[in-house]
Amino acid sequence: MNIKENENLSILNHSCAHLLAQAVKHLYPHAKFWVGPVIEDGFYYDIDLGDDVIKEEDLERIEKEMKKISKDGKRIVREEISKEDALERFKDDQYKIDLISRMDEEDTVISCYTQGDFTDLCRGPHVESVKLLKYFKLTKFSGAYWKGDAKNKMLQRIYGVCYENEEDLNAHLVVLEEAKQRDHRKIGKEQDIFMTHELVGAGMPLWLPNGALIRKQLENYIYEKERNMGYDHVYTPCVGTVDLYKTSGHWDHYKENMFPMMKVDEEEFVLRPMNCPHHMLVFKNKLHSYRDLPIRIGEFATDFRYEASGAVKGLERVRCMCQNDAHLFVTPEQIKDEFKKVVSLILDTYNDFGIKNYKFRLSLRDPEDKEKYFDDDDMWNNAEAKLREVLNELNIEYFEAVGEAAFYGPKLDVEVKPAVGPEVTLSTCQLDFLLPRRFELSYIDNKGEKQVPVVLHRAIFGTFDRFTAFLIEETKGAFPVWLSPVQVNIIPVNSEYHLEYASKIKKLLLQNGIRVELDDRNEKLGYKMRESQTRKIPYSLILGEQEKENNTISYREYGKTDTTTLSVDDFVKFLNEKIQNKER
RNA sequence: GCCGAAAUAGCUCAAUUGGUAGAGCAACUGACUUGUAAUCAGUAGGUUCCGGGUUCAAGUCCUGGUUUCGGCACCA
Repeated sequence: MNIKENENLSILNHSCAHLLAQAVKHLYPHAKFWVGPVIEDGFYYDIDLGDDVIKEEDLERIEKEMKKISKDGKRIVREEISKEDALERFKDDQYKIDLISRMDEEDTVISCYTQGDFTDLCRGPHVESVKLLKYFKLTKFSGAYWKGDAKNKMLQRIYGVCYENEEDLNAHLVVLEEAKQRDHRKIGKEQDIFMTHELVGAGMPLWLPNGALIRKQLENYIYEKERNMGYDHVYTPCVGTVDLYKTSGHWDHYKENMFPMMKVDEEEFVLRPMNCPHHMLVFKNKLHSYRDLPIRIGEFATDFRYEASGAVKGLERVRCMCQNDAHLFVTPEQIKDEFKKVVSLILDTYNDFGIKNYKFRLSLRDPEDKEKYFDDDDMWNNAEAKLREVLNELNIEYFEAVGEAAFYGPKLDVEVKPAVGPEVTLSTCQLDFLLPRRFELSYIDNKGEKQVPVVLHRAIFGTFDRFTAFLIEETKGAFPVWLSPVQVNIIPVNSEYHLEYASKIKKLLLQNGIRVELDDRNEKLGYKMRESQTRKIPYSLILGEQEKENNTISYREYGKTDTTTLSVDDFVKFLNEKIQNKER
């Protein structure tokens, strides 16, 4: 349930934010309040506690105080005062003054809400009485920069949720708990997909054999798709000179987020944070005719970014990643067509993986931000208009985000929600008129004149790292058989008598390219079946006397309890079909 | 990077005011020879994240660092 979009719940949560503020005021009389908005998942309040900070125990104390106030049952009363009166009333509160003075000119009247001994500036509406705020919970707390700007003071933020009844509140808490269960960091550990080690460093995951198998499938999948769409793949080095990045412009924008420069003799190198410059030079290696375009250069490229220590997270946000990258060099006339092909590749891929919960985001520049975005209004307007046209022609639903563009151009991003934490970008397709100019790229047009190509940067999986993280959470670790590290687990009924037949079947499956294990330990069938299920192996094979005699196998699909018996040949056929069709 | 918290056996977690580091699972050995989610018994397993300090005594207190977690900021 999205609280923000449900009007009643939204009012309830907003009122609860005030209740929180009142309780905090009781316990911390010097507290000053910034804003307490409703969010998708409840509400929060940003509070200046001076030198005090919120700790775990404080949350309980505050919650207790809230319950007490709620029990007292004071009415919540709205009052409207003039801007002048408001400025006078809150004259000792810099935060309220800030809020009041930033209000629109037309807002001559300011509304306040009072509940007992507590008054807060607010548009409302609110519930009638604090008595109605009974089923709430404070969920987390943290520091938060005033006005979201890291240069400003850090305030204390407290998060909470409020519902109309206990069942809804509990249901919400269960949802949060379930989300934790499918966190890719938890499943990644349980299923030996990846590990980290403090000696390797933060944000540097090590892909274990199971993870490597999954990733290999992803690589094969997208490689084949790209080959079929006319991409050419290259390998380029993971380092570049500082001059390379000065040429592209990345050095000026991102040097703080690159691993520090390495000086060897008189040359300066960096670990590469992205591959665009290398691919520009690949294009430049040859003289191109307009007849050659589009030229599509792809690479599974390892990049290094010095992500902030507080930002690294599992496989989702790392300092060493592998992009499923490509740069498409096109004529201006080809932009729309190529862009459409990329979008359809994204849709096609998501369909194959059964990904449904995503949003397209059209990321635009912030025209005010002259520092980040290079100054060429015509180019930006043209580029942004092109992307809108494409999206409208494809009839694709999207939302626009100002200030999210790359410094060289606008982009279309695909946003997904991880089990825990804020939304992240998976796929991206970016339009770029700038880098080709900076690298002085050209092709010969039909009049024999040099023209500058346009570049589309695109990544379908984004990075293999993040896509795998997302896939783990989508599947809860129960991968479709074509991706599963182990596809078939053979369990002989008697690990002595049936071992020979089981080994024969294993060999046969191996010959058919099936990833198969044989559990020949001296354990009970039930024990092995339990493990097979907890490991979420797609097919568990039971081989005993009956199977041996009839040259059959009996399989149990993950998550089901029934068993199907097939001839060995039929099973191989059945399995290959599932794998071929990427059945889920 | 900022605010807060945490780190104990391969994994999940215990350990009173500072006073002998334990359990379950996994591993190993043996018995059992099993028809669909845990057979029984035994064995082994630890510089308590790393450094420094306080103390007769530190997993526990102080201090510096590393990593992880919840947020904020950042995200080419």
